[in-house]
Amino acid sequence: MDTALRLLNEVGLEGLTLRTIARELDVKAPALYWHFKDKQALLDEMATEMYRRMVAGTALDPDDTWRERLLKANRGLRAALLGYRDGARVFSGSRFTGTEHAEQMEDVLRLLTAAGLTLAQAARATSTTYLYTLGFVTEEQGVQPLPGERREGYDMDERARLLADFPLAAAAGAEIFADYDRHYEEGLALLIAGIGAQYGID
Amino acid sequence: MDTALRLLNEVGLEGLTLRTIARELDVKAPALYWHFKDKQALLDEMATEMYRRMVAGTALDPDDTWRERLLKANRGLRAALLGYRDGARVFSGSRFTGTEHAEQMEDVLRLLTAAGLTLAQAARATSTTYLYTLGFVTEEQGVQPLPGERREGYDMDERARLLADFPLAAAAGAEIFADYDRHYEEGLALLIAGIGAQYGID
DNA sequence: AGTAGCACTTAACAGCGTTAAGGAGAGTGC
DNA sequence: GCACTCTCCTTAACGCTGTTAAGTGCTACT
Repeated sequence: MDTALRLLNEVGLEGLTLRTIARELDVKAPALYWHFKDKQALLDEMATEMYRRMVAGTALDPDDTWRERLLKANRGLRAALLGYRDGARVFSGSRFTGTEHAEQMEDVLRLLTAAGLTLAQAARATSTTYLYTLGFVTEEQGVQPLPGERREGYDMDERARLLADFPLAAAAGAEIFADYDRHYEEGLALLIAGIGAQYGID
Repeated sequence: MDTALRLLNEVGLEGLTLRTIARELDVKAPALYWHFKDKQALLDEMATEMYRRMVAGTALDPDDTWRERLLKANRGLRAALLGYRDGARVFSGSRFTGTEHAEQMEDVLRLLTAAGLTLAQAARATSTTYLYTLGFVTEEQGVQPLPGERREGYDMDERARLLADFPLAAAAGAEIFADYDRHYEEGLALLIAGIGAQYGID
């Protein structure tokens, strides 16, 4: 897992072949089949390990308000996904192998229901923020594989030229394809404001 | 494009090989390279065509309120993505080839700014709802490739057994992995409520 | 009649995930 | 001390993938 995750950051999801991983481990590719049923099982395990490291790296306070908790949990998730090239795609294409993820979820749901939400509302709130975060980072990593790098084909000047006939869309694009940190926060704030308003809690 | 999109629904993104498409067209695989630079260019064109059909299939009223417009546009997007197996993954892994998509975007932005939002706010509102919808459908299609079908490995009974120690998470899961239509609407409503509240418009 | 360009074929390449068969080495039971 | 079992790996191969190179008819124009 350690080798696979390190390699993921170097070569990306597309370059992450069984032969590459095996070579890094001084082993031949079929040897991996002793440890994993197939490549998907390996990716599942990678996603689970990413999640484990995320939980370990996110400090959660039991006295968080529901707003604080949703903010922290989702920021933590985004940070974890951004820590790996194609992190969001690996994540959303895989399933967790254990039940550890349920632990944090249980905790969040307990906190949200204690704050006055019904279970259904709490589930909707966590799920919606989760899906937003995942969608956001997926797009973000499509443009910016690792913080600092930029994928080719996203030339903003050319985009501006092409969209000359659509001034609002052109200006909005400049807005959208830059400063991801701030824009993520704004979107998340919208969602949390919506939860408060719609479910009548603060 | 027509053949490729039809085939996508039959065999899924994984089964959509150049040889399959070529066979369906009574042609050999390398012939496709006369028309497309590479497979990604073909996928980009497929995504663009999906978008075109979406626009054609979504009735937009110029007198929509901003809430109606955001609802319609995102429902239309979800419906379009659900119309193709792995639609969301094709979509988020590709880039539009033309500038047609800017037209609808321009329209939405004009409507939102006319309703009292700044351009930055309008961009944030559209982008956040878009990313939510994309994230939602990506997960939805991971469980349910086409409406009616269900991917294997999502046995709710077994899930309930595994999560016996986490009653809230178990109950929330039953909530989350079913009735996608309703849950999508609820999440979208949360977001739109948040936009109204945060930006002080109705 | 000759030339240019279009749309295609055949052949091949390296690389992919995966399977089958077998082998070295440690540990256990008699 | 020998046989057996289990673990972890290797070698060889399979069918498949996207992609390139080279060549082949066909149409249209000069």
